[in-house]
Amino acid sequence: MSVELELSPKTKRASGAPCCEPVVFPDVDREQALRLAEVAKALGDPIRLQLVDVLRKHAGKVCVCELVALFDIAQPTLSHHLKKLRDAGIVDSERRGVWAYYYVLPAALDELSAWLA
Amino acid sequence: MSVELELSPKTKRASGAPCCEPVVFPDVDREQALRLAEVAKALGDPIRLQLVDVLRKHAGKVCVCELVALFDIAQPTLSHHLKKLRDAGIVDSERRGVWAYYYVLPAALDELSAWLA
DNA sequence: AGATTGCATCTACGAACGTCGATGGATACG
DNA sequence: CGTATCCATCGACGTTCGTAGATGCAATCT
Repeated sequence: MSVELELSPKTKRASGAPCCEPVVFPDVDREQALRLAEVAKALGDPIRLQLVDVLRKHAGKVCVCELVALFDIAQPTLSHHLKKLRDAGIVDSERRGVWAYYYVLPAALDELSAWLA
Repeated sequence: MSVELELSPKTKRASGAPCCEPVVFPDVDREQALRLAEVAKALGDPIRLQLVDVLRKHAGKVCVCELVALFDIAQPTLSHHLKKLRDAGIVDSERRGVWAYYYVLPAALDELSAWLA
């Protein structure tokens, strides 16, 4: 009732006490935020983080059958986690006969690392 | 039928074709994985990641009323995200009168950064 | 050829998440 | 005082996530 309609929400500060500098920062690479959050989200599970850790420490490629032995979760669950990591661009896989070998794609982790640095 | 029952699942490899080196890596700091995943999970949302980005670029402390203006989400939702970041130990807050000011606690991000490096 | 093994996909379901509106407490202003 | 503002919490809703079992396919061994 009887409100000043012309004022934008931003200027409608408390009657006479500014809380801080008028503006903080306009934006923060909205596009990159989506990408970084996707990678961070993929790392946001202890098992996936350990998976990445194992794969990173093994510069080479690691067979899924070995990973299954390390974590006490069912094989389909492990496959699901690996798919999450693959979708996030953190790892990739390669089939050699019966076995699938996974390895780290450094680009995604590097981007996150650069943002954190 | 006539299967060797004494063998543990690990040693029951396919009859004569090893998939890779016998063992990958025993463990990976199980405790630290939980901590790192918690931080990564908190960063696994574009809004929270941008929030952290804004707070980091502002070495000082930022009022919530300014943050509300930057992102077009409702104020309770923003408060919810800030709580997530606080619970993960990424940020902390301080009340000054009516306003709440948020700032980054570098330790959590540093730990994640160190692991990625 | 038949059996076995390794892996991915599909389905299912309980748990957790993201968002919002409404409420309430604390502080500052008139 | 009374009122307005700022912020956190609560309740509710729909969506997504994490896990497991079942199924299916490909490749290897006997």
